[in-house]
Amino acid sequence: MNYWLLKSEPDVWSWDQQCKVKSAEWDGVRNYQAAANLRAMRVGDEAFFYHSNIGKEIVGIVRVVKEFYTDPTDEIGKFVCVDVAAVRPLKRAVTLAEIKAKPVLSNIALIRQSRLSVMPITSEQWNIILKMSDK
DNA sequence: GCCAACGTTGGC
DNA sequence: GCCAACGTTGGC
Repeated sequence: MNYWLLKSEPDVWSWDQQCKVKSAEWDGVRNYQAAANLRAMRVGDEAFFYHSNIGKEIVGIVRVVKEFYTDPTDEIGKFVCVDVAAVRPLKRAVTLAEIKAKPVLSNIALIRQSRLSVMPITSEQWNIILKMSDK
């Protein structure tokens, strides 16, 4: 199983909204690298839910419940989306500033490719961030 | 509000 | 196919 990180602007789609629904379509991705990551997701993979712009922190964990299919919001039909469901909130949100301050996380795509909205997370990075959310 | 990073578009 | 111009993302 693989780990991922999904970015969302909370005034467009927030963690609270995600929690209120059984599952949600992760649509609107219009970047090839992000789309390639969506295509690589498998049912059961888990992803951090990150609030960009407002908050700038990882707030929860979602699980992929439906693998990629053509994004219905894309008129050209080139891009894909997946469905995700909330698993649980983090005990404590982990901020971008904290992640930046950790040398072991300096390779994370969140920092290295600040504009990418769907990115892979290594199991090592996943566990470090989970541990940070526990304190 | 600004700007760096970076992706896309279009003229040549 | 190159690259300048432009648009968008997202942190600060």
